[in-house]
Amino acid sequence: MTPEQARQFRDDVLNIVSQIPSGHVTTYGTIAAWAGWPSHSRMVGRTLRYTPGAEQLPCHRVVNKEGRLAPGWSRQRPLLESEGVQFRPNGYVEIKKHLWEPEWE
DNA sequence: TGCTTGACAGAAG
DNA sequence: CCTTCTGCCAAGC
Repeated sequence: MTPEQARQFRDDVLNIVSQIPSGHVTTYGTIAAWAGWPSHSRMVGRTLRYTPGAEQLPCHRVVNKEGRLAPGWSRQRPLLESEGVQFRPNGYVEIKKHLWEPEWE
C-alpha cells in the first residue's frame, strides 16, 4: 500500500463515516470494502482512533459485525442510545435493525 | 529485520 | 452469550 493509497483510504473512511445517518450504524468491514480494501477492516478502526479530526465525526456509529462496540470506549453506547439505536440486553446493538450502507448520491 | 499489538471478522468450544 | 483462536495487515518497538 503506497502512501498515496493510504491517504486515499483514510479520506474514504472519514468520508463514509461522516455520512452515516443518525440512528444508524455500519461496520468496519463494510467501510473497508467500500474503500476498496476489504481485508483492512482493522485499519478502519486504527484510522478512526489515531486520526485527529475523527472525533468530530459520528465514529460512534461504527460497530463490528456482531453489534459489539469498541472495547475500552464506554462513551459510545450512550451516544448511540441517545440517537434511538436499540441495544440487546447483553450490550450488543440491534445491528440488523440499524445497519446502514454507503451509497453514491 | 523480526516480534508484538490492536476501535476487526469469523469460527470454535 | 462469552471467551479464545486464527487470519489479516499496518504500526511500533
